[in-house]
Parts: sequence; structure tokens; C-alpha cells
Amino acid sequence: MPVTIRDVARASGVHISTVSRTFSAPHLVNPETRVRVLACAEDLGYRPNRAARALITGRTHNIGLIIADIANPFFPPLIKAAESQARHRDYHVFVADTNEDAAAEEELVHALAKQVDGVLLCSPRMSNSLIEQLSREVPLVVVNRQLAGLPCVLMDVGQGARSAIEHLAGLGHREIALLGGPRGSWTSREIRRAASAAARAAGADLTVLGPNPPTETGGFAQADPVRRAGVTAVLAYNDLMAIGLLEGLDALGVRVPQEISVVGVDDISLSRLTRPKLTTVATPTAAAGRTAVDMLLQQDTDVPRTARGGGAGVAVGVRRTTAQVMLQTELVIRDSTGPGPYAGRERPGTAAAGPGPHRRADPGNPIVAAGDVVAS
Amino acid sequence: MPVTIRDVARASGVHISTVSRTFSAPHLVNPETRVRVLACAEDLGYRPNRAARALITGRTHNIGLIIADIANPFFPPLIKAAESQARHRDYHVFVADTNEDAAAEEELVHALAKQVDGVLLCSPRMSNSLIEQLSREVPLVVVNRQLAGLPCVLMDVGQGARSAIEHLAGLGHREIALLGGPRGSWTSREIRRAASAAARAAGADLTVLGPNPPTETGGFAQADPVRRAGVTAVLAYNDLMAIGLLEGLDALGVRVPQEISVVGVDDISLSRLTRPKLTTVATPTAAAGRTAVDMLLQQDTDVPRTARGGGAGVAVGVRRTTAQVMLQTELVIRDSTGPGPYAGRERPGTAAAGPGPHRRADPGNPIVAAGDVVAS
DNA sequence: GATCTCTCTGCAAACCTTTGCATTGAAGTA
DNA sequence: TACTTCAATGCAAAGGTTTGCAGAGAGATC
Repeated sequence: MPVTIRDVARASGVHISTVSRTFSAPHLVNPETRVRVLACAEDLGYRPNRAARALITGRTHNIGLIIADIANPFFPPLIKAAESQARHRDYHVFVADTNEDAAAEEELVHALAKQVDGVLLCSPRMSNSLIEQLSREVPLVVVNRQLAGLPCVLMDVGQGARSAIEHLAGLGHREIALLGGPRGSWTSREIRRAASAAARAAGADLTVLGPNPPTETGGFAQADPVRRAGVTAVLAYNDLMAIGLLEGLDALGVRVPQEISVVGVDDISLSRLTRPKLTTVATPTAAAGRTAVDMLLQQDTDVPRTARGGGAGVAVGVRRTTAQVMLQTELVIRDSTGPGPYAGRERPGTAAAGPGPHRRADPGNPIVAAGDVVAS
Repeated sequence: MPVTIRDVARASGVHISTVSRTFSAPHLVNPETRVRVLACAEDLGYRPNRAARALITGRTHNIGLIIADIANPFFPPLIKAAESQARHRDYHVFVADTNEDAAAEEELVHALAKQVDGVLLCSPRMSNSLIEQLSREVPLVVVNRQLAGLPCVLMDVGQGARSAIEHLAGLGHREIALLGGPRGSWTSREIRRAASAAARAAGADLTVLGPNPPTETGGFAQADPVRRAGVTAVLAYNDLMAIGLLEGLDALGVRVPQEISVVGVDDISLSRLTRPKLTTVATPTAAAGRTAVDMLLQQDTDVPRTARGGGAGVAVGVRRTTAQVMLQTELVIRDSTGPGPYAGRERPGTAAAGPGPHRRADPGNPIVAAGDVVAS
């Protein structure tokens, strides 16, 4: 029933190899023949069978996208951008949800490996060593995790956390809480590291609460601990938690930002809609999705997959790019942060006026932090 | 480099067909042999190549999910549920975003057809006739569109719109606006139809504004027209538009619900977070995703795909289920609706107290509205 | 007119599985 | 012992495509 290359060959009176070449190497076939074949193909509604093609070329023209939680609003813009970019390059995208489960991640990489040319691992929860091991099975690009020897797309949440802390310190806050993210999250560690350093530099105390599930509920549950910690400002691992915290504080009758200031990370679309509107560190998720796909496909075109090839014993060098891209973040100041108890008082060692918000450079032009090519 | 069935055969000293049977028909192989083969496979890390398998069995064990806009918060829960359900049944899921573009939908169905066992069309914008035509190329299940002869998963937005209008009328509103959705949307038509009828029955006037893009911006842009229309209540095509409208009204200094009541549709997670919290018609998106996958896979297992099969000339009947499932919706009353100008006044022909919110039955138990089996 | 070059096309193997049929050998029956 | 039955395995074709190699002409060069 489905129309194959053979049907087209019969209809246009040529051998199947000519039909094949019409699609995959048009310059090798006579223009007249070509138009005839194309006309027949069009007529019959022929579409090459990608699976059969993959069997021999070794390229599936599919990629895998492994996501911790599709329902977390952080991810859909990334998925959308990645899918769009992939499709522009004639790739299809498998999407799989791991429910924040490291074991599921591993299983999925295995299951998808034969069916894709590469996998995007978004905010993985696995160990670094496991990721490295898996990268020997299928080309991997990792988003939101730094890993030597592997292509990574990172968002500079360290810079973002620093800006956030400096913003809070500049507003006169000295007692700040950090709501940590989930265990195994590179982003969470990075935020913590940068926030600690920035707090120290600004002469503020940082109380870390967590790890927490990166959800609204996770934030909500920390409302009481936050209040009891006696802090006047909070930086949350992500917006979802910040929003949950906002709700929790509201339920406790704590006013934001009058009594406690709250900052999130991600700038998901909800953040403009809460009352008060959330101050947050915007992360370039769409750019990350695009960039990651580009890196994966770049890598993919570098590497010849067919085993057959080459004249007598010409060993083809397998090249792998391991560029790491760091995308800039931007502090977006809205209504959930306000003056703290030390507002207006001059402080030594800190820029008195407080630094302005960090402006993001053109997000379409990622900064390549480190790039190299390894031959193996 | 990748390990094939041949490697396993060599390692365990049997023919490749025995290895194949170990996986696909274990009862045909001697238990001792089986364990040996399985051990070797495990050792070598063998995974069957699904593409090669598909080539001969005709089943890819993949499905396609075509979505109007991944970034629209309505869809991620559906995607998540569908993917989860599919994976439970050992299927992988291609996700593709059409950007609300009918032409892209068609192109995607064609592109994916050979690579999947079926496609889920979510809230399609195509014409009915085109959908029918495409369904001859690949099994289709349609979500949010009613189509004779095709399996559909519908959400009873008609009932939801009716509940919403009755709720508003019960609160004393007589001048109500409806913010229409995008052209080509079955849901939008259905809401309009039901809302008109319900308004008429309740003795209220319904002003239709639209069609509109189903986005926040689309809702925001209607704030001024809504105010000028002189209505005291609005039902929006979806929550995103309702939220946009809330913002727009806020910007105009119109208080909700004191001056205008607003109702949305979908109950996306944001809706609990706006101020005021949004009254909305909850649609069972996750259940829809699960159900649609079940219907597709059900259909898939019914239909033998191999052309080869059967003894001399035994024509195998191709059976297709065309069951249509209608999932119930539920009006969730929050803070964006309040008393209207006619509050408390007795009205003839209407239940004075106003009907209570329509309660949703167990969303896990869809109601089969119509089902049949066609032999062709 | 013979030789060479070049373009276009056909042939057939290969990719990795599944599966109908044939073969083998052992156990059971008469 | 001769036969049948049955379970377990091997054989080879098939599925749709790509691609190295070789052949067939046509045109150019001497």
C-alpha cells in the first residue's frame, strides 16, 4: 500500500538507484530524467522511508530530547525552540519526560540511542560519570550542566544569582535566605555558590534552606521556615518555587515586598502575572534550545557514521566538538523586591547605589566560553 | 561499533533467528538457550534496532503528537500524559509544533507518516476534509475536534460554557461578552454555540468579540472593546485570553469582579495565581492525552500491518475503531466572578438560585458517547 | 577511424531484523 | 524396530533504501 522507491522507478521507467539519486544526489542524474522522476514521485505521493534510509546511511535524522518535567513551565519554551530549530534542519524530535528521575534518564538514552543521531539532555539529574559513559553510546549535548569533554549549553545563573544578591543588598537587606533546588542539579549548586560569594562580598548573611523539589509546592512548604529564619529577603532556585513561596507567605499574612522580598530564577511567563509581580533572573531558555540543537547537529555532520566507507584501510578520524556555550542571564526587577531594614545606609565595601540590573546581550549570539576539537 | 543481533548470535553460538525469537517469541526457544542468549545480550548491551524491525513488521512503535503551540500552557499537561502513557506501552513519541498553522499540520502528518504507527492531532486547524484525507495515509486520533468516522477525544466545553453562562446569569449578569478563539477551532465554535443557547435560555444578551488569537495578547487587546461593549461579564475562549483580559482591564482601571466578571476555559495552572484568582471551566487535558493514546494504540493493535501475511489470498479485514470519547468539564469558581447588576432579583424562566457548578465525574473514566467498528 | 573522456544509468550488495518453511533429533507409540 | 509427533533450531527471503563499481553510449581528440 505505501508507495516505495520501486513504484516510482516503475512509473518513470528507470532503475531504483536512479530514483534514489534523484533525491540524494541530484547532480548525478540527467536533468530530463530528474524532472520525470520527480513528477512521478509527486504524482504517486512518494516520500522516502527514513527508517530504511537510516539502516544504510547510519543517520536517522531524528534527535531525542530528554526533559525532567514537561509540565514545568521552564521547559516548554526550550522544547519549542529546539523542535523548531531541528525541523528547520529536517530533523524530527522525540520528546521524553523523566519525571525528575535519574534512572529514567539512563533508560531513555539507551532506548533512544539506536533511533536518533543524538540526544539533548536537559537539566539532567544523573551523575557526571554516567553521562560520560552514555555519551560513548550516542552523541550527547547537555543543557544546564557543566561537564568537561562534552558539549554543554549553560545559562549563567551564577551571574544571575550574584546580580540578585547585589540587588537585594543594595536595597538594604542583610539577612537573606536561599531556597535550594533539587539534589543533583548543577544549576542549584551554581546558584548557591555564587549567592554565597556575593552575600559575603556584600556583608550579608545567607541562610540556605533545602534541597527542595523545584515546584510550587516545594516553595509553599518553605514559607513558614522562611519566616522563622528571620530573613528579610529570599532568593529561590526557580520561579515556580518563588511563586509557591509567595502564596505561602500570603497565607501566613506576610506582606511582599514590605516585610519580605522575593526573587526567583527563570522568568517563566507566569512571573509577570503574580501579585506582586515577581522579580527574577531571566534565563534564555529558547536560545538554549536552539543552540543545543545546533551544537548537536554540528557534531553530527562532522562525524561520518557509515562503517562501510573509504578506500583500503583509510581510518576516518572521528571528530567531536566539545564546545561549551555560556548564555547570559538578566535580572528583571518587578514588584516583589523592596527596601530592606538597612535601606539608604551607607555600607563600606559595596557600591553604595547598588549595581544596576545586569543587561543581557543579544541572546541570539551566545558567547563561546571554551571550544575545542578532539580527535580520537 | 553498535552491537547487532549478529554479535549476540556469535557470542552465544546460535543462529540469528534464534536470538530474534528469544526477544520476540521466547516460548519458541529452549529455556537453556534462552538464558544463554539473554546473558550474552545483556553482556554486550544489545538493544534491538527498532527501525530495522519496523522495516519488516510494519510497526515502528512510535507515535506522533502534533501540537498547535507547545508554549501554550494548555498543552504541556496533555503532552506529558500522552508521552507517559505511550511509554508505558513501549512507544516513543515524536512531538511537533505547528505554530497554529494548518499547512504545517498537513506537512507534518506526511513527514511523520512513515515513521509512526499513528498520529495524535491536537486541536487541529485544518479542514475536516483534509483530516479525513490524511487519515487514509496514517491512523489518526483527533483531540478537540469532532469528525464523523474518525476516533476523537473531545472535552465537553459546551457543557462547560453552559455552566459558566448559567453561573454568570445566576449572579445577576444580563449583558455578557464572549471572547472567541481562533478561526478553525472546533472548541471555539462549540463554546459559542453553547454559550448562545445558554444565554438565550437565561434571558441574557451575548456579544461575541472575535475571532482572536488564543493568547494573552489576544485577550489584552480586547479589554477596551469589552469595556465599550457595556457588558458586566465576559467568558473567554481560554484562560490565556482571560488572563490577558484581566491585565488589560487592570490597566484601564476596571475592577474585577466588582465592575466586570471574567470566566476562562481550561484551568491552566496559572489560573490559581492571578489576582483575582480566575473562575474557569476546567478541561481534563491529562485524561485527554492518555485516552487519545489508548485509542490510537488500540486501533493500532487491531490492524495487521504486514502485507506479506496469510495463506493464499486470505484478505484480512482492516478494522478501524471510530469511537468518540467525550470528557466532562467542571466549572471552578474562584474570585474573578461576582454579583452583577441584577443580583438577587427573581427572574422568570431561570432557576432562581442559579445552578451550582457542574461537578466533573471521575476524569479517569471517560464516557463513550459513540463507538463502532467499520470493516473496509 | 581509433582511442579516450565523460556523463548517465544499471547492477547488486549491504544495513538489521523477522518469519515461513525445512531440517534435525529425541521422545513416544504400535 | 519402524513409525509418528513434537520441540528446537537453522536457512533464506523480504522489507526500502544507498552506493561502489561497471557498462553504455556520446562526444572530443588525434
